[in-house]
Amino acid sequence: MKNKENMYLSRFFLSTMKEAPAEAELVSHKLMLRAGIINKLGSGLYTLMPIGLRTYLKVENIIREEMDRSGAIELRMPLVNPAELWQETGRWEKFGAQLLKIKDRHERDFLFAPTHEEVITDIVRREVKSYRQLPVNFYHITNKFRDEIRPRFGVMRAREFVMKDAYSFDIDEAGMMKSYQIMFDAYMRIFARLGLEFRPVAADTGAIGGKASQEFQVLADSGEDVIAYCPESDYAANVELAEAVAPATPRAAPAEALLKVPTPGKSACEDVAAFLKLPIERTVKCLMIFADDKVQMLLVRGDHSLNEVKAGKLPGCAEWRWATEEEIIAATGCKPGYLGPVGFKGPVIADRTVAAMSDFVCGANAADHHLTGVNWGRDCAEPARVADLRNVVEDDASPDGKGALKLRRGIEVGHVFALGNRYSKDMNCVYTAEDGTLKLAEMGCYGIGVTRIIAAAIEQNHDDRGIIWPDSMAPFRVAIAPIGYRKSEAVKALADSLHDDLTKAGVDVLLDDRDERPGVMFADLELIGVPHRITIGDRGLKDGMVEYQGRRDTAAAKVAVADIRTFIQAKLAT
RNA sequence: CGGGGCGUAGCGCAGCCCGGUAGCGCGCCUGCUUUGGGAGCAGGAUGUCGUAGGUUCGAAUCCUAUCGCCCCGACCA
Repeated sequence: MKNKENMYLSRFFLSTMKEAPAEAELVSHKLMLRAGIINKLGSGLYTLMPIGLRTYLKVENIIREEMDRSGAIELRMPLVNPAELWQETGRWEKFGAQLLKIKDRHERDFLFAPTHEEVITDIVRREVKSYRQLPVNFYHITNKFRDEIRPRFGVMRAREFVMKDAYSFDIDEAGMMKSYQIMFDAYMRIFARLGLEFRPVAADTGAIGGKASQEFQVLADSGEDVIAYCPESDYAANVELAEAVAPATPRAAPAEALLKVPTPGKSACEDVAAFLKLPIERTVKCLMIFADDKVQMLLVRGDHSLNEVKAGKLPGCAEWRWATEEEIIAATGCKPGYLGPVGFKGPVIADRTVAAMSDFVCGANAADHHLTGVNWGRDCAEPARVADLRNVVEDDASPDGKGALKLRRGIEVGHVFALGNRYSKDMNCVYTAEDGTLKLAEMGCYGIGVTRIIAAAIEQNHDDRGIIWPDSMAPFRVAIAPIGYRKSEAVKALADSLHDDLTKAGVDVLLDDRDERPGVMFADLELIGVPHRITIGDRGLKDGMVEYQGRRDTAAAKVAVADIRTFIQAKLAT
C-alpha cells in the first residue's frame, strides 16, 4: 500500500470503545466493534470503517497479486442480475430464500447476486468461440448479497459481504483439473501470505455439485465447521464428508437372549444406558426420516450422531426431511424415544458400526420399553441397507488407513470446486473444438470470503488486550507512541523524524500525536493490533534510548536512538 | 421460519413486578491540575424511554399491535 503523509493519528479517524456492544457474542465481532473496524447499519450489514478498510485492502491486494500471478484475469460483474439468466439454470427458483429478488420500475425481475456463475458463463458463451481461446480464468472481487436465514457473528456471516470469486473454463476435464490445481496452489500461497493457520480439507460439493471440492479452513475453536484430519498423514476433510470406515472387527455371534425391559421415561440413549447400567456403545439410536414417499428408519450407535449430508446421499433421499411425530406413530405404533428395527415394516438403513453390533439395545416399539440382546438376522431382518451414516468422532480410523482421526473446528474462508459442465450445459456455453465440433466448456469455480478473512484472522490472533494482527493484515505495521509529544521538543523531534523516515521507507507507520496519557495510547494501539510499537519518552531519551515492543512481547526492549531505524527494519523483515 | 431474550443518553446498564413525569458508570464539553498503563478535582451538555394505539387524572412502568436487534436450530465465502 502506498503511504500518504497523513499518518498522524490526530488526523486519522479512530473510534475505540472500552466496552463492546451487547449484540456481539464472538471475540472477533466484539473486537471489530471495539477497535472501530466495523459499524453496523442493520442485520448483516456493516460499514468498514477507515481502519478496517486499511486491513481489508491489504487482504484484497494479497489475493489480487496471487490471482494475477496464477494467470487469472480480473474483471468485475454487476451486483444486480436480470432474472432471465438465473432462470436458465433453474437457480431463480432453486436457490431459495437466500436469493434476494427485486423488481425495477418496469416491474421486471432482478436479483442481488449471491454468486456469479450465471453471469460469467453468459460472458464466456458470448465471447469465447474457439478452443484457441481456452483455457481462461476470470475473477472478480466484489460485494455479494445473500439473504441469510440468520446473519450472525458480525462480518463472519453477514448478508452483504465481499467475496473473491474466480471461474475457470477449459476444453476438457483434464484441463479443468489442471486449472483447479493452479487455483488450489494460489490459495495455498494466499493463506500462507496472510499469516493464518489454515488447512485445506476435502469438502462436500453441496448444492453446486461437481467432481472435486476442497475448502480452506482457518483453524479456530469458534469455527462453525468441524474438520477431521489425520496427524499421521495428510488426510483432512470436513466432517460433513469424512468417511466413517466400517469397524475392523466383524460382528460377534449372539450371546444374549432377546429381552424386553421396562425403561420408563428413558428415551435418550444416554439415559437408557445409564438406567440399564450398560455402556452407551451398546445402544442403538433410531432416527425416522421421510424420503422417497415413505418413512424410513436410520440407525446409528447411541453415542454417534447422524451426518445429515450423508443421509441425503442415500438412494432416493436427496430431498429427505425428519418424519413428523404423527408419521412415526403411524409407521411404528409407538412414539419417538422407544423405536427400534425389531418388528418395523419399513426400510431400515443401518450405519456400518450398527451393522457390526450384536447383543445391542434399542427401542421396543412400545412406549417405555427397550429391547436388550438384540441381534441382526435372529431377532429382526438384516438391515435393508448398510451405509456410512454417522459423523466421524475423535480417534476413528482414518479412511486412508494411516492412523486415527482428530477433530478441530475451522472457519471456511475459501472453497475450490471442479464444477464440470453443469452450468455450461444449462446455458449452452460451447466452443468450437479442434475437430470442428461444438463442445461444452468444463468449469471450475473458486471463492474466497474476503471480509470473513478479517474476522477469522482475529479469532485466531487476539489476547485480552485486543487484536494481534499478522504483519500482512495490520492496518499499520508500526506505531510510534511519543510520551509528551506536545510537551517535549526532543520527543516530538524524534517521533516526527522517525515517522518520516519510516514512511519514506515504505512502512505503514502511525504516529499517535493525540497527546493522550500513555495508558490510553498503549491501550488503543494494542486494541487495534498494531504489531510493532516504538515508545519515545524523555525518560529514555536522556540515556539516548527508546523502547520497542512487539504486540506479542511480554516486555519492551530498550534500543539506542541511533539504532532504532535498523532495528525496526530488521523486525519488519522477519 | 420455529423456539428464547432484549429495545431507556454515543457504549454498558438500573428503574418496570408495586403507574406520580428518568438515573448510574464509561464516553463527550469547559476550566485547573496531572503525564510511562484506560488520571484527579470542579462545572456542564445529551433522552420523542423502538413505534403506534389503548387503559388511566397521570404510562418508561399496565394492555394490544407493530418494527428492530440478539441468541439456539436448517444454509454458506
